[in-house]
Amino acid sequence: MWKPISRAQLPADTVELARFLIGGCLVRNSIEGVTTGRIVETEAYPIGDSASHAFKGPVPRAQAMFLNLGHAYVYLIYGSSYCVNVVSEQAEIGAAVLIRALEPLAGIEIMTARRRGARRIDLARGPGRLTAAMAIDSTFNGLDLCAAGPLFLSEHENAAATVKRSCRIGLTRNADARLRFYEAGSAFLSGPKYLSP
DNA sequence: TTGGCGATTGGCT
DNA sequence: GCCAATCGCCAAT
Repeated sequence: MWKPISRAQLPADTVELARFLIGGCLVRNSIEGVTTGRIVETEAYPIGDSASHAFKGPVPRAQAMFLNLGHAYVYLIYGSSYCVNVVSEQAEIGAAVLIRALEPLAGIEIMTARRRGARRIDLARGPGRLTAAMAIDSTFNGLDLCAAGPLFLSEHENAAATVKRSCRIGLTRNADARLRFYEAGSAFLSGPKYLSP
């Protein structure tokens, strides 16, 4: 029913991949059932970006960023929230795209239970919220997202009509770079409204 | 060993 | 809109 995307379809460039992923689909196959979401917001962390965890080289935490295109980089932030990224360059380079928000599609009830009854609009609006809704944690770090398994990217079902860009959210270093991408008009975006006109 | 800080969230004003 | 919670990581001691 849901088919993993082939690696050859993914642009091997961080900024291009961040734009490409808008409108794509993330699929989570768990013991509780299948949950899926349409990607509506991403951020690029390209080569040489001082805000990237890969900026200082392959330190232990960021090692998964140095895997090949299409693998997962998952880390814990602020002690409580996981963030999931798609590795965006060839092996040993070190760059990724953060998935910041999903439009919930299948398995709404499962996601609602995981998110303690949050409204549908808030289920996967924000990087930590979407990992909670999809039950993604550090055990997924390094997983190939282009292969059938518990978590993968699938073919686009509804292409985004209009993709816009803004500066990224929550950063101190390199905070002015306009490396956030979002689907214009989506009701499922995170961050302050003025960043999503 | 220790202290400060983070690609955030949720609750309260 | 503001702010505390929370804990792994890393740089400095």
